[in-house]
Amino acid sequence: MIEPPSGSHVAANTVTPGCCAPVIDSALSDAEAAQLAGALTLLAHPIRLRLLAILARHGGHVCVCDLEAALPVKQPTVSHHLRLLRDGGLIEGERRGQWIYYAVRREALATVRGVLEEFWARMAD
Amino acid sequence: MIEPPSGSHVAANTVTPGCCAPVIDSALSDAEAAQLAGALTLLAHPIRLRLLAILARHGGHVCVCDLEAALPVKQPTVSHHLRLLRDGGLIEGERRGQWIYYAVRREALATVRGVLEEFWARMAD
DNA sequence: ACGGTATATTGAAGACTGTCAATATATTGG
DNA sequence: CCAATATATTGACAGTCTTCAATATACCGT
Repeated sequence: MIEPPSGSHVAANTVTPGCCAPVIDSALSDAEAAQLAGALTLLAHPIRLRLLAILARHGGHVCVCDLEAALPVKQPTVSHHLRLLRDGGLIEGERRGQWIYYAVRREALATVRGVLEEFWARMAD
Repeated sequence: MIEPPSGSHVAANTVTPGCCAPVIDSALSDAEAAQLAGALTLLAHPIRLRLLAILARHGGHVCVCDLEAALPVKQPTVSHHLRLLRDGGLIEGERRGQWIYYAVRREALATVRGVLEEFWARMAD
């Protein structure tokens, strides 16, 4: 007879068949998972990905009207996503006269990338 | 006098000041952005990240009751997230008797990682 | 076949997200 | 100051996501 899995609903003193054994340490803490999920959530939108790609490619010299022209959404939507990215620390904006120029914060991107790399590494165990 | 940005709302024949010039090629196609955003959306949840981490660490020998025991959500919620991950091709399940054992599909994970790497690379231009 | 255990599915409720029109705020040139 | 342009914010609406209790389905041992 095989043992029940440790997560089994069978009462501890019950004699039953079973499937496996591991008492699972959840391998990624609550806080780590939340942090990574937050970073991924910020990236996980096509408009935001395209904003980042455009800003990265045109280092520091793109105003909102150009972004609006390059993307299939209206100006308030562009501003909305820019705000999310800025609140998340991934970009920054600088006013120059009438216009506001956005740029990627490369060190923040590198941090996100690093957290992700650590995740992949942990998956390789 | 400086030129208006290409995305400016100023009528083409209007004489105005301006900010910049780039006619923006959106740097990441609609389809590429959608694909990457989809993959990231699947990853972007703490429970799903922890499920993947647990499955990766216990290669191929974890049943749902163990997952439920290791995570702060109820069984239907675990099943729901497992379903999303399976529909996305990231994991697979095999029934063995009473239990269903899940495992990570490492080649699918590698694909996601590859798409992400390509994104980071494109950000480095 | 039956009772018990494992997992999936359904359906409902609430929270969250993305989009845009309308509006507000800031800046500039005249 | 005024008119025009750039960007942000507000508020509303629709759609999606997350969770869970209840229920359905599958398998096992007796």
